[in-house]
Amino acid sequence: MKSHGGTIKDISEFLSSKGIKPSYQRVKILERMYKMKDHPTVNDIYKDLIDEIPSLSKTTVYNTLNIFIENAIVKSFSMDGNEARYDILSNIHGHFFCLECNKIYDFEINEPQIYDNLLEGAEIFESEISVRGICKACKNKKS
Amino acid sequence: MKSHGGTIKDISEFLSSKGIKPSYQRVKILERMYKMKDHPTVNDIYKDLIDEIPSLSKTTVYNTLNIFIENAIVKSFSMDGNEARYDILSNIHGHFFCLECNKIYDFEINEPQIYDNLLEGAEIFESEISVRGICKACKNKKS
DNA sequence: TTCTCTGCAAACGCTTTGCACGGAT
DNA sequence: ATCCGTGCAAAGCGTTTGCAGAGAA
Repeated sequence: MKSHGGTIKDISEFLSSKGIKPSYQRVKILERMYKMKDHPTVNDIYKDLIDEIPSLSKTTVYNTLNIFIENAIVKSFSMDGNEARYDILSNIHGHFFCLECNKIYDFEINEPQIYDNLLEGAEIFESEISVRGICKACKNKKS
Repeated sequence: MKSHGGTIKDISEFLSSKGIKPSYQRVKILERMYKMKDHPTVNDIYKDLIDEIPSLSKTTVYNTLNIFIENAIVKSFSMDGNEARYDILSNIHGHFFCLECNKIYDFEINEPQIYDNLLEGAEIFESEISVRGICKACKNKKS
């Protein structure tokens, strides 16, 4: 996020600027997403916040994430057709899923214009590039 | 598919060569996938075959597709986190989903080595590139 | 008060599992 | 007789919906 520093106050103002009322739950969920730059599932977020917000329900996590998606703050994707994962909208990058350690790595795409030739005339709203395999670290460990 | 012509006999032999018993259901499901090169859901396949195979159950469609996936004949992907879609494994291509007409178009990726710089040292098993937007035809219609 | 957010419980839709029947070898 | 594919019914699981109570303005 370029427009704020990541404090509670910053995030609250950021949400307000988007027309989203900065409730405690919403701020905490977004704060968590900025802090840990993983690609959490709803359950990940729920587990990370339930100690701090004992009354939290998964419904609220779902609702909040859907609001964030509608307002182009986060995007959702799926690595395996299973649960959805959520990612802060930022520069174009792909997701690499390591089948060995189950981690998801971001990788940069240095040619954002890769689609230009392929889909000329079309209007592109969003894209998702995901790759599955074995990451460098795991590969070295095995050999 | 390079190795056969698409007749029932061809498909049966193809399945046998993979160690998969070419039952009527399996052959018909695979035949349908080669004939219509769309990106069907389980339900699409079921509806297309239920007249010809009145006893067909969705469970069998699921089972069969999973066998095909295990044997690297088809792959599954998801356009919207909803139902899974299935695609015959072929050359690398991306999927473009038009939000206007809801069609899915394939597009070629003329740089299969696009990942080389990005993920060097990693071993890539499979990848999926999906793009959402408005296709050329729909865009022209609107303007 | 009024409006919106929250969160429980239930519904929903896709997919998998358990299991028994039936066909093939 | 044995093995395996099929398909019904039920379970499973992630997600959404209905709704009532709580909280903010």
